[in-house]
Amino acid sequence: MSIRKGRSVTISDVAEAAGVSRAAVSKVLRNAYGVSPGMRQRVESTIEQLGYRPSVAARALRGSSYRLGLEIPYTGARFMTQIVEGAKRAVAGTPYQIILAPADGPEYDTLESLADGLVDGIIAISPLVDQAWLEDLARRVPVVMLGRHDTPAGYDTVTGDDHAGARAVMEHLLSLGHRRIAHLTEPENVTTPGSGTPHSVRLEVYRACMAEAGLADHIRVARRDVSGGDAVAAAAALLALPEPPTAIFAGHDDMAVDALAAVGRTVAVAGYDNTDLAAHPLIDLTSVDQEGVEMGAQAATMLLERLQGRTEPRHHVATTELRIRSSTAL
Amino acid sequence: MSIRKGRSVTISDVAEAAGVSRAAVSKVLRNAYGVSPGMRQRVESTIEQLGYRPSVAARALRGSSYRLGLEIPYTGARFMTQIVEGAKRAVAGTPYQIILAPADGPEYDTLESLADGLVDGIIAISPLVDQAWLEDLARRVPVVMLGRHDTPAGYDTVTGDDHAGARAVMEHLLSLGHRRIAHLTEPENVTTPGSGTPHSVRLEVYRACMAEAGLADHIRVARRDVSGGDAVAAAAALLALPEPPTAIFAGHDDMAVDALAAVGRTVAVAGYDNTDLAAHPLIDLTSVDQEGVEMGAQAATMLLERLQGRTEPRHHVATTELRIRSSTAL
DNA sequence: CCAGGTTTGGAGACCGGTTTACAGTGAGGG
DNA sequence: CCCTCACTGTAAACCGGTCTCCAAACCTGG
Repeated sequence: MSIRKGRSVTISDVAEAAGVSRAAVSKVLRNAYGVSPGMRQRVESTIEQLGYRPSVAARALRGSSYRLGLEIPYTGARFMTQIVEGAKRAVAGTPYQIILAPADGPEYDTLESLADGLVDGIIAISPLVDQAWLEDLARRVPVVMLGRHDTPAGYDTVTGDDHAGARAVMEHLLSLGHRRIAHLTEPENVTTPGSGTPHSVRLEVYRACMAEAGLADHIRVARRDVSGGDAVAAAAALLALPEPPTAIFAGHDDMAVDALAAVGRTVAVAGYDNTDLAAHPLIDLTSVDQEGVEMGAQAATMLLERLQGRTEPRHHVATTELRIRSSTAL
Repeated sequence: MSIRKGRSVTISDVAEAAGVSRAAVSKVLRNAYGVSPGMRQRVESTIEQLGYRPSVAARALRGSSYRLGLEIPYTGARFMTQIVEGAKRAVAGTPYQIILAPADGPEYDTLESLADGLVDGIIAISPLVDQAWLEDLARRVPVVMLGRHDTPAGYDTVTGDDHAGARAVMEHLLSLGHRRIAHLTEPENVTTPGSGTPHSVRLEVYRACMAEAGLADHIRVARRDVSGGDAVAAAAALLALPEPPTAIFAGHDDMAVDALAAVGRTVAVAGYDNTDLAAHPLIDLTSVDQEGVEMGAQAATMLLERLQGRTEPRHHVATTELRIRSSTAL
């Protein structure tokens, strides 16, 4: 509607056009106290007429940017679409928006750069960063971490019940009569015992279940390639063993799908996360659902609570449910 | 390294600690002219010591935020991972970073909100927004549009050769002897003839190829559900026709995968975009590769050029190549 | 030794909002 | 009729940077 020719409309333009002060316009914008209905009316129509939109940068400098940052560990991680979906749903109807930050390198950098005044709060999946470092970060900007099994004081966490989920997979495979069950997981640094990452827990549960079943000798752990990110080769290597496994428990669906690419329907394969792909008839992957959408929504909601003043930490654990499909029915 | 207890370190803190002016620190930060080696050294070590990081908000207000915004039409669009990958690659080594903005509602809103001073440039897939509106937007912030077949003066475009790509699919299917070939595409509003959207072009080419082959009577167009976003039902409906198609040309891989879910291996299915999923042995989908990674990289590079002063528009067309797989080999 | 040019560093305006402190105004109570 | 107080709206500081002068110091050659 406006006839701007390059520069955009500022709050001063609106104030001038409406014949009021900048402060008045700001009050109207923020629904702040001390505005008469008459002025509100006048200012709002002026805003409409001029097509004014407040600058996020200027707002962020003093108040808030009304943006929540969501860190994405790697492009193409399918589990993230559930998280994003949930987060979007949770902020719908609020003035907040979700922006996504792909981690192009070390997670520290991505988180720092999000914290550099760009967003009012951060949701992140960063199992590897140091807890003390995160507590420090959380002192500057509210933080919700996904999938961390620590219980920090400074930030909130949303986690799946990895113990129950992994155990459900193992019990399912064992009940089917499998004895040579292998585990396909992330590189070493993500599964350090006791580190509290989801994959370290799933690995421990795998080991424990095998031992409990008297199958300690059959424990086989294969790992995704560090650089490429592909688990196909690792799965293929399992098949080449003298006594190849009859079932593979993959740490998440992306690796499970890679495993299917390598072993086809010759070996039972189970995944984790119940991504949309798992339900596809041609994939039809047994997988653990951990309410990804709900987790995303919870995380965003917690962030909003923090922004409204909550200071005591909250820690939410999502329940898991095993979805049995044909990939384990051989 | 620093012992901050809430507020973060500002440029004033650095200036004071180093015993220089704020302007001096700013110069060092931006590698600006007029800094002696001695001062640079002193300031840099102070920055290091204090763990100072410039506020993006403050920077954006005056200069640039060093962030490029990438609009994502809908969460889970697999083609986007290629675009993001390419864009990330293109900005690697520059001070710029990519942030992703999921379009939670109308694309106008998402684009506006990106333009609200958050980013220095915008990459977007928004086939539906008005060209004049985009030209206006581009007057305020550099814009690169993906997949638009218009030739605007104000913004750059990166497009695939949809004519060649769609024709390659049709020739392939026809050469296999298929006569009842259906087209599975997006809802009406995205395929308006002459609108220049990729899907309108693919649809037109489909129609033209069918007519050329004397198969005008066999033209069948099915459309994805507007709300749900699922193409499974639409594909299933095709199978229920009195004379069901023997081949389906889907507008993109996501719909092709949906089609496979509905029709299994009973009908030949071809897709578009050659997403990572298409190459999976269990999917093994014939698809058109249009150099998605390259497109993303081109788009980001163009944006960087704009930020360095280029004003004349550029329009890049990616070449396409048909990847034939077993989904069309029945 | 001096005029003129080149570095070097700083003062201060500025970006576009938010927020605090305060002045003016009108109504209600004693 | 005066005083108090709630209500409106404004002036101005502020957020944390960038950028445009400008002054001082430092050559350099004649």
